[in-house]
Amino acid sequence: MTTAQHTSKLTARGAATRTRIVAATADLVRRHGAAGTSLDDVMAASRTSKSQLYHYFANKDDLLRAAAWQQTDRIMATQRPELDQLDSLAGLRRWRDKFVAARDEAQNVGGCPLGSLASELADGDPQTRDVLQKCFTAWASPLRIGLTAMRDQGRLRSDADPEALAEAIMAALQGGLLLSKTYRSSRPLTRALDMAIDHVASFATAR
Amino acid sequence: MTTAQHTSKLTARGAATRTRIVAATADLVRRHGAAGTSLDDVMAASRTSKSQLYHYFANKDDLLRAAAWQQTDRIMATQRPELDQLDSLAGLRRWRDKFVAARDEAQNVGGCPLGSLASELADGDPQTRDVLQKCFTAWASPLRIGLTAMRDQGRLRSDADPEALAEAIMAALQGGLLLSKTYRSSRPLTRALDMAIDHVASFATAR
DNA sequence: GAAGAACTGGACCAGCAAGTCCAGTTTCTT
DNA sequence: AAGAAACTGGACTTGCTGGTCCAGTTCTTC
Repeated sequence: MTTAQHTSKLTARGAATRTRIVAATADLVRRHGAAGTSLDDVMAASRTSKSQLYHYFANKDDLLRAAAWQQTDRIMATQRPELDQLDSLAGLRRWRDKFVAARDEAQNVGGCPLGSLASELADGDPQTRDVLQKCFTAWASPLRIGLTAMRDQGRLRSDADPEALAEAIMAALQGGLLLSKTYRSSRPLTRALDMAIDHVASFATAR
Repeated sequence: MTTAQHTSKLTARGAATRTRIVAATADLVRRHGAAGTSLDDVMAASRTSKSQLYHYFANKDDLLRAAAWQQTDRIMATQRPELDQLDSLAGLRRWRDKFVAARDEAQNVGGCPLGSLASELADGDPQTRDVLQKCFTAWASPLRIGLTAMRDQGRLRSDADPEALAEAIMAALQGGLLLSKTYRSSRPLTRALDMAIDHVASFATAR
């Protein structure tokens, strides 16, 4: 999967090594950014050698793409229970609260791992941009699904566009994270998400 | 100003050289990011030498801070007429239209120069983070001023918080730019700004 | 016009980056 | 058991990076 180009089979050991590499890369990238993560760092953190890196990945970009997928998986897993209940304003607010609390716990250091990656790599090669698009879309998906449910159940007006709303929420989220990281305070993130949820609420039906 | 540490006087030639360096740096950083811009690149683009760079700036970080200021100035100058008329919903919409049009013209390549810089550097040294905070605050200032005017003139309800609204709009802007750059389409930016302006509109008084 | 400050040119350095190569080991297949 | 394929170790290359240094030029000031 990951990148094609890899037709060889993976033995159990090989799969474990590959996993270790991706996990280490994702972790390092989250903390130091893509440019700030060298292959030597990855080798050290995953206890592997250059040849192993190049055995499983075509080059650094390829490895970074795998790390982007991994980040997305991790995000989805972390937010899992909340992500499945975004079909009400209360659910959206619970999600926001959890998110903000997590950021505060991290003292608002480091923004969104996916956002940082996108900021750094989205202007690079198209293959990577394509992966980033898919990652964002995947992350926004639960949002879209929840909002669609709300509309179909008549709790949002029929002129509400779940697709557009989900994208706007994601934008508020990303921008909020960026400002929060810059100001080292969850205030901007909170304000951005509050705005986004209020915006959804403005489509709510009377009932 | 820029960084202190520079007590020496600038001759006309010196000032010109310094200006050339900062302009070249800002330009390169806008196109390739901070990590993607080497001092050699700056030297070539500004027709200067290493010693000149280090004569005017303490190190690369110092130079990047100067570039951040320059970016902010440039942004403000570019959006000037619109930025002074953010005291009505119509004014906000004109600003949004101009902004989106500019992004489309650039084919949504490269995001916000300030946003990219923040994403890369906000986790670095505190001095740089401080500059980035000030840059964002300066940029959001016209927004805050316009919204305050609207409220004071009774066109926004008195419970509208211009400070919070301005920050939320800025977040939507940054997030919208990030997604637009990733998707190579102005659609996310448009949706994010529409949401933000609708949010302001939700505080409008009947009149 | 001369001292001193501002400015400039570019050689040089040590460290680190991505990526290559090959020789060797382990595991799968038949 | 043996050949093939998967896997591993790490030395090595090439090029670039931020940063230092110093010798020389231009400008300002008195």
